[in-house]
Amino acid sequence: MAYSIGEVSEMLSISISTLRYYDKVGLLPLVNRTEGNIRVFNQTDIECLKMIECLKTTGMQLKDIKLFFEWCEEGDSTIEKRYNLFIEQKEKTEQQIELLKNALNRINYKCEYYRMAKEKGSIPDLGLREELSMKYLSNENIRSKRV
Amino acid sequence: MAYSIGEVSEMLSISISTLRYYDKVGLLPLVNRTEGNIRVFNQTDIECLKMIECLKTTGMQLKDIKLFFEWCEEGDSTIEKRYNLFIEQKEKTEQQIELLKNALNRINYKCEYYRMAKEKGSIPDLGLREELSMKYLSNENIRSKRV
DNA sequence: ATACAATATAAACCTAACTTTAGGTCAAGA
DNA sequence: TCTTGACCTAAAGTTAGGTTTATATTGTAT
Repeated sequence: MAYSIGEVSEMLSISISTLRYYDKVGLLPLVNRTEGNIRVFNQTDIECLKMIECLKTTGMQLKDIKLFFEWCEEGDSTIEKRYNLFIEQKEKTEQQIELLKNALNRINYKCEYYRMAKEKGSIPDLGLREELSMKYLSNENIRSKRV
Repeated sequence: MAYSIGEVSEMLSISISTLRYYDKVGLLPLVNRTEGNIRVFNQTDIECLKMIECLKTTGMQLKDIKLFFEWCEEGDSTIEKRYNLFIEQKEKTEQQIELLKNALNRINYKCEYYRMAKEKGSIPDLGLREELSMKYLSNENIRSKRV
């Protein structure tokens, strides 16, 4: 299958200018062109783009993604490097998920905090420190206030 | 408790210049100063910074974090806004965790792929498309290759 | 008293990852 | 043929979130 840049943009929700930018910086070295110089994307290019999206999600920089693709083209001598890259990225991603889960806990706490405040129509007057900290809802504080 | 900017930087692993930058853009409106104009951080400032770190982790921009702090100071009239903010951020964060988990799946796949390649000393010659896609390891392909 | 480490400011600089702009080319339907 | 929408490039501009630099002041140990 062959796709125009506009079709790829639609399919993967990546803007046309971003696709051209990726091509320019060398992230899509395999993209074919028509005689009239129009880009023609094939399934391999699509897979490249999906991999770029995947690695970008985990925080990898474009220059490092490019390096990985270069390693792929260098052949078997870079297998170890590629293995290490993914092991490292796996650990980073797991850490990132943990960070996000912790943040989500705090955010859930605030959701509950403000849900209660909405019900009562006011924030308990304990000052900004208490409002920002996680102390308020979690201990006997809340029970005594509820009376 | 009172802390110098250097102590806070150590405690929270935020660089001194970043702390000054946060202060400059109005994220720390409550920081006291000595007579000699030296910043003195208290527990409330620390809680602010922890909240900034939390929200930043979930991808919120500094200008929106600032807005939230301004709402806090405006009082009860902004409770609903603050509630909605956190509900929205909760959803965004949950989506982000899902994205990361999907990416982690792909990455785990590549770890296994390259672990096997390391063992054999070579990448099966199926071309870049197969190497990048998730097809290779997951189906009977691998069983037939293993024989 | 003096030296030196920590702090202060303002302003310039930096980086990644795009996006926009300007000026052109290509391709398909009427 | 003409028009129109999709495509092309190069180069400049943008944005967020800092960092660096230059210069000055503060505060503490000897």
